[in-house]
Amino acid sequence: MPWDFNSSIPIYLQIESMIKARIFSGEYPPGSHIPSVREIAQELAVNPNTVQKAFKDLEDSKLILTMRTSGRLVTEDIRTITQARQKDADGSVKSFLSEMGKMGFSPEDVLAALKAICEERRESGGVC
Amino acid sequence: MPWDFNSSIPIYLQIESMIKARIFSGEYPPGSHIPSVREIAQELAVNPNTVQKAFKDLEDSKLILTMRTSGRLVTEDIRTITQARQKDADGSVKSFLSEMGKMGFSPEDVLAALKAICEERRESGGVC
DNA sequence: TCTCGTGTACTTATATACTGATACAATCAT
DNA sequence: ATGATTGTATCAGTATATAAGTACACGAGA
Repeated sequence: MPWDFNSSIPIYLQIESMIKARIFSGEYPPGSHIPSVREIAQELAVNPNTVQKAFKDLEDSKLILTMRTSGRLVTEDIRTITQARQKDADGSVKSFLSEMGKMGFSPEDVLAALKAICEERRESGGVC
Repeated sequence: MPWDFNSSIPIYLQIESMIKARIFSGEYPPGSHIPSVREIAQELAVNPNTVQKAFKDLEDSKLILTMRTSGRLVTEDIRTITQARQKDADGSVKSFLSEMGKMGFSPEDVLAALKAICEERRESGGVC
């Protein structure tokens, strides 16, 4: 599968995002096998170590399990997945609100702006 | 004035944020003088070049004017300030929505979550 | 047992971001 | 004029992040 490599962002971070998105979306279901580092490395024309680095955080957050010699599995604990997703979301929201606050936008401003954008996108058929 | 230096973020970016916040907040009013690079550099115990780098983007966006030998001024054009602030806000909103989208959150989810957080913070007396 | 595929550790190369030291240029005010 | 103050340009050093090359360790399965 092709992947939009943004040269301004480290490859390993983009891979991490890709894997995480696939887990959250269910493309890699709980308990399923994840392709080996070498497989992914070849698919993306990248060094295995770079792929491995992408897995580091995912392991720390228990999203995936490493079986030393038989590859990696997505955790079977759905709660772990849900919580990780929620934690990421909370982080995004928090830093977003912080940024907006620094620019002097009130909570109401932010809410209103978001509503407007969502309306606008909905009209043009977007997902917001 | 003390400044919270976060060692994980380049100093010049933090200075840029500081200046911008002061402009947006009116602490540096339109048309007013901005302290010289050397003044700021001494105040923060930093090299003048580092301060100058902080001004680069602000100049590009016309927020400040450079008078080659008599220092820098905040633009008198309030519209420029307003628009810059709006542009920053739009950027934050856009990337925020993009991130949330990657995690599979619908527009409604985002709005609901924000509302909840705002309510919560308001109850505890925060600014959201 | 032996081979193959798995993750991992170690090392190195490279780029580039960050910061600073120093010297230069321009102009305002005295 | 002339000196002080402004921004700027150039160069260098340093640290860090990124990515890859290579070799090792372990265990499942034929």
